[in-house]
Amino acid sequence: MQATRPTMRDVALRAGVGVGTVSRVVNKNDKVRPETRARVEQAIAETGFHRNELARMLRPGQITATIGLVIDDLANPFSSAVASGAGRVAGQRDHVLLIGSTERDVETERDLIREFVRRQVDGLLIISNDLKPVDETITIGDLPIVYIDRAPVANRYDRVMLDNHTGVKSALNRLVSDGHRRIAYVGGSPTAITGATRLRSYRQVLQGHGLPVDPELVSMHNYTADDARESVIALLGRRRPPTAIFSDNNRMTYGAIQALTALDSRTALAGFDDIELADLLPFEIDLVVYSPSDLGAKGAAQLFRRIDGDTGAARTIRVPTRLDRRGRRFHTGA
Amino acid sequence: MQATRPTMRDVALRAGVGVGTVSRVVNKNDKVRPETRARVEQAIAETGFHRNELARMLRPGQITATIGLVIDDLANPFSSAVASGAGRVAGQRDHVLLIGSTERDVETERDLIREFVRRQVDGLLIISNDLKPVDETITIGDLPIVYIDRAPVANRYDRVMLDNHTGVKSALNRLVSDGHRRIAYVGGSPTAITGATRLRSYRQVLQGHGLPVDPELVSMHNYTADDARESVIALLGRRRPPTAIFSDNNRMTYGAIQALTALDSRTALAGFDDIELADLLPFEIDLVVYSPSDLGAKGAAQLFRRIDGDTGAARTIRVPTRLDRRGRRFHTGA
DNA sequence: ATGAAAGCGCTAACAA
DNA sequence: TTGTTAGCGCTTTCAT
Repeated sequence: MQATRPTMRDVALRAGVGVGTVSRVVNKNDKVRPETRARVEQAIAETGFHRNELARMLRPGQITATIGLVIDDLANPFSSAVASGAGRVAGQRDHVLLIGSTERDVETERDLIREFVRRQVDGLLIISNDLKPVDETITIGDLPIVYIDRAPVANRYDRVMLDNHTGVKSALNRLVSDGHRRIAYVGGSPTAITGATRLRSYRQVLQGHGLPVDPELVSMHNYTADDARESVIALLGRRRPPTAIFSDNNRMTYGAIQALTALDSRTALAGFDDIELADLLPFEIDLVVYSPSDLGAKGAAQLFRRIDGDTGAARTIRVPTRLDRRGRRFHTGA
Repeated sequence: MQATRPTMRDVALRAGVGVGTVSRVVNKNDKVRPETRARVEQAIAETGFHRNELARMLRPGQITATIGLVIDDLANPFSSAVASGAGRVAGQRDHVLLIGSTERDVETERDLIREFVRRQVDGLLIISNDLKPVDETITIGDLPIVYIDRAPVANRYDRVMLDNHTGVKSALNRLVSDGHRRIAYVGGSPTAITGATRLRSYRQVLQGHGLPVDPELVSMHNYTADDARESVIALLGRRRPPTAIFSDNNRMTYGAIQALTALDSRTALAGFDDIELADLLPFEIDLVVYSPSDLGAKGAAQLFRRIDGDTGAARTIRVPTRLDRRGRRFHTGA
């Protein structure tokens, strides 16, 4: 269906030179007589020649200038922000991004990684849902890999992680110092790496303050904002309701906001992740915010360090979080 | 820096067969004696062989199973939703997405397209900012291309477009039927294809209702939510302020919301694009909503039709919009 | 400065 | 059923 495109041979024939000369012209660097170069360039223009990168990449020692990015789902703003940061850094290095979505399925993730390896990517950036490190299931060789946001417990690769613990701690500290003693936790899957980490921090921080961890106040398995809304409504209906809520991520926070608004409740709220329009809320809210695109950018930067030959020990790079009080900004007159 | 990976030759040597047999095993389809196949598969496992896709793709008549996607910026939720839809469809066809961001720069866009052509993509999906059709600046041959969301005025390619006119019309009709006669327009760049289209519709619809188009009520060149906020504040400060505002896109809508909230104004608001948390607003708002991922999905679907050999006339595929009244949902008791 | 030719890893045609 | 081989388009010696 695709008419065969002109090759260097076609250009060479037309310009009356050898293919080697065409290659030299295309690659700018070499010494070619200006007059010859002009003839070749004209032939290129006339034929509409584009070098076949696949053929170039096939030659030994050539890079593909391609980074593979494995993410959950492009529709997820977190993932797409990571992709954006990674893409920016890759672009600066004249690399292109091959992106695949796993939909959180481990087999899909492995298939995607295999596919990218087969396509000879120069490096791999992975937001993984696999409990096993990639080199346990796939022969990776010495292909540089950087895990982003989460990573299997023991593995030999670099990782760029959010400072989850500090984030959870800062939010809970704020709630505690505001006088709260009964702080609920609203989360999703307890086996998801990030969720498990944050839940652990929640328990740890409460205990650090000498507060009991009441299982009644921990609501897990909320997978949508609607789930979270119902769970929060249920929590607030208890005999001894919480006076504050910590939500594990932005979906949970949305649900909690809906519940609080619907019930006209004054329960305090803090949550992980930023949310749009938070400033327009009629009550205050503490958010653990950070730059998701930094995760991608720092991941890509570290990947290029490896690609450039850095063989040092695996690094863990932290992306900081910040506690931000939001809401009521435009309600000061009310 | 990358140790050389095992090739089919290595596998063949180890299994004591010819490379042709290894190729047959890897490509499943052919007739290979089960015993031979087993030997080869073991050799593959032992060597950790991954077929080099670049070499495969180089053979004549082979596809690369790659779709190039050219977008503004992955950080933009609209773009990433388009990418998500396109990626889903591409995945169903076992194709992978090569994604590049133009940052709205025409030269970057052209460079990216050239790069994707060089990489032998099977098709190209473009959210373009170029006023010229791609085949006027780049030799494309018969590579299938589908424009998404916007397209140069005259070109020979398929396009998937939002029904902008109907969207603007539905919102303005609603405002007019609510009794509004002075409806302001808050927009961005008047030369951006989408913005120009919507502004034209605005004028057209007002005139259709026999309403004057007051230039005083048209505020262009707002590029951020902050710009829009200030512009709306200025608009409302006029001697004869508008009684309603139409905002060209989500950033403008955010700014307008901020302005309205800050001024505690009851000016009506309608806008293009959905926004998160709209239901939590203390006032009603009419939004022109649609599925951005549908743009990507339908674009990819049409692209595959072309890849599959459809040579019919260029099609314009419309993605519908819907007017949605939002806000106050959780304020019913107030 | 330039042409000729080898070879990258693979698939497919041909031979056996 | 299986091995051998030509050749995809390119880069890169090696001659000239």
